[in-house]
Amino acid sequence: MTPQRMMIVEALHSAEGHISAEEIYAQVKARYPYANISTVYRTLELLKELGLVTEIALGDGCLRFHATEKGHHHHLVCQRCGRLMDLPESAMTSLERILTEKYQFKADLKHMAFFGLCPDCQGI
Amino acid sequence: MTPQRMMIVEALHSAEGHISAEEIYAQVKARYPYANISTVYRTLELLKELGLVTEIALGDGCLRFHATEKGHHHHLVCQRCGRLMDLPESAMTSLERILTEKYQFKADLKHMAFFGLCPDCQGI
DNA sequence: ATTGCTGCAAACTGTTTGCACTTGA
DNA sequence: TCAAGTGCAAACAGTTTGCAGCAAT
Repeated sequence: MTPQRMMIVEALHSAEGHISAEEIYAQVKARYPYANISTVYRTLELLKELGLVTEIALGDGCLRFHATEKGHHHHLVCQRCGRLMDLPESAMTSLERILTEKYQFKADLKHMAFFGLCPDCQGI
Repeated sequence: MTPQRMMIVEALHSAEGHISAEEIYAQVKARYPYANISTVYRTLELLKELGLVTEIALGDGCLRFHATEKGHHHHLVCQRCGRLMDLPESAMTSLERILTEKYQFKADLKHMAFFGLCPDCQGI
């Protein structure tokens, strides 16, 4: 556990929501200008393997990361206004059951994003 | 409707399943060597806007495309062996209802991919 | 001494863009 | 004569890799 890694982990925890590699890099670099983005990527890779972070694509062209221990949840992404809504894990249990029972597929539904229209944008 | 566009549309239809831009390009180029990949991307962009193709990320690092009129369905992607299973639209109706009723979110569930373990890989 | 981590630069992949040229209305 | 579509090359973003130096076992 080097100082760089510590700063990366802190960035992951300080962010409410999801943070991109670039954003982590910016935060770390603000404190330690020599920091390098490849270290960020390498550390994220490591944390992923250890199961300490999950990654998700929220449709903005880059992967975003989230500390596992901050809890699982899913996302509703509004394709019109960009609003991000949270969806508790419980909303997925019925789908999970269907996949298991009817398709014998053990889905990894830790961190999903669904795209569509939020309540405010449906009328427009 | 130029010959290039025609070949791109044909490639989309000839592919069972989902085809990437590179794969379309390869097919078109085999018939017409001057073809260019930017034309492929521009045509796909156009077809997307017209609602004639949908795109999906199947986790292999590139977007894949699918002719809308070939029907909607979803995918189960095995993270271990790579197997791709199809999931009929009907499997998603319960989730769709939950999102609508409890979250007032109108999800665009045209073309989803779920990652996990296929029946064969669960025991391992 | 060896192993692992870092910084740096350079590569890579998938995708997009600017531009000049052609075509067909 | 004008708008749209193409090929080409170059740019771009996000990510990965090779390598040399450094740090801590």
